[in-house]
Amino acid sequence: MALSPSHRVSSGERINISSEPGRLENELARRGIRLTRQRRTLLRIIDTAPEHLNVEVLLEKAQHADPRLNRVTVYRTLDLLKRHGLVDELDLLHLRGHQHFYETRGPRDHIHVACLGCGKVREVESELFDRLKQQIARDCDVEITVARTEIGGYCAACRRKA
Amino acid sequence: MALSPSHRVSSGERINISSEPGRLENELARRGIRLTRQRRTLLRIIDTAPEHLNVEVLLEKAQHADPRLNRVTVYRTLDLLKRHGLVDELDLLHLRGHQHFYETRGPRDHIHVACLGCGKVREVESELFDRLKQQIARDCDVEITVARTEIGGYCAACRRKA
DNA sequence: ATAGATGCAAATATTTTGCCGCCAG
DNA sequence: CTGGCGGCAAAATATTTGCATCTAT
Repeated sequence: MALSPSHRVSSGERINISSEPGRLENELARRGIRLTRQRRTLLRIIDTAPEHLNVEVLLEKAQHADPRLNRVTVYRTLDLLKRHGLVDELDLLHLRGHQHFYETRGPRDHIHVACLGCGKVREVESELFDRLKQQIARDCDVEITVARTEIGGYCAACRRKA
Repeated sequence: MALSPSHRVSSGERINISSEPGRLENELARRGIRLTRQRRTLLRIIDTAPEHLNVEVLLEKAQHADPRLNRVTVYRTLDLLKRHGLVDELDLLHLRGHQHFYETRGPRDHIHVACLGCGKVREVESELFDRLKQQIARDCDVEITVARTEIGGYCAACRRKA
């Protein structure tokens, strides 16, 4: 019952577990949602992102492929994905400003553990977390659709520096 | 090991557990931080708030007591309290827009359970949550300073309506 | 006396909206 | 063809900064 250290480690080294590339595109197609050139571009980037994306970075990457792609389209596409439960919106404890970060929603929730010193974000899965959600669903009589745990602290390296 | 349903239930009916009124003021005084008229006003409001406060509401309440008190002072004071670990900043899953909510940090972390239908927020403490934090601290070798769990779903009443 | 806080205005950052022409299906 | 979508500009919302003045200690 130990933590299963996730396949993903973040801030520059996230390995996206849930991505057969094209997963998001398939999901939307399956729901009969129109796939435009811009959406394909954004979906591909989100699906294969090696790190947590914010709007700024997502826009930059998208404009590499398609310079006319507008920031508003980024917001509208993220909103679409959120409404369909295909991406999660995180703030990662506001490590840098008040921007949000986005990641594809995988088959299993995970916890974000952020170092407030160096900004590294680790993702971990935990059986305890699953049990906690079950307990809350039962005791609060709530049908859970989203569960987010963000933990901040200082990693070993940053503790030594301080 | 059941959930201990918290003393606080939110959105209009939060009972603040950690408030001997004056707690925040004492904390700042103890740290040799200058107490201005404006700060006293804000601290009193935060310390005795029956619900989660956002900047807008906090400003309104403060201006009742002191009409010149500026919005910027609200931001600066909240920032001060955050830096000293005396309040927590929540987004409550962005129930209403992207604003943040603030609450005094009590002796024990709690989980926010929000109904995405009616917006009610319950606060619950859980031994499982405490264990989860310990597990992560150990397995990730991180010294935890802040831990936030926000859970969204639909309460029994809202499920019946749907 | 003086370091640090506030108020005010303006700048910045972030997100949303209106409208019109365009394109996927 | 046509309803939904994207681009552009502008608005709305949220937060931060510069600076002169004031105040807690």
